[in-house]
Amino acid sequence: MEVDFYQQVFQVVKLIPYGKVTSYGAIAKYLGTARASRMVGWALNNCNIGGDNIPAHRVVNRNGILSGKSAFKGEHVMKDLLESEGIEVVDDQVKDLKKHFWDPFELDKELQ
DNA sequence: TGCATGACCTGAG
DNA sequence: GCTCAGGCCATGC
Repeated sequence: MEVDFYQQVFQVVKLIPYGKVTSYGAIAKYLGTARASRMVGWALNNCNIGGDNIPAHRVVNRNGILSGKSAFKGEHVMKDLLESEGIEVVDDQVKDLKKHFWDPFELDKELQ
């Protein structure tokens, strides 16, 4: 197994702008493995445990739900981090997901 | 080697 | 418009 996949995931997550969030599917799609969106979650889970500075709190599922909050030290940590970035979180869910959503492909657009 | 599970997504009813 | 079931890939036992 190439760890490149994980590195790619970490890279994309690190590139998420301040105050923005994205979804596992978007990242998976960006990496060319749209059907392996579950692996993105695994990668983030491992990276979070690893202790790397990955803003995994900016990654939510399609509905904007903080499905990975349990991977953090505390239930409130993820919510706290998001709120500190100006993102409203209600009931473990990002409010106005459309407003704060960030697509990795936008990065390519900017680069091009 | 094989089965079961997971921070999900998409399509059909 | 919402709910249910299937599928995808990698990892662990």
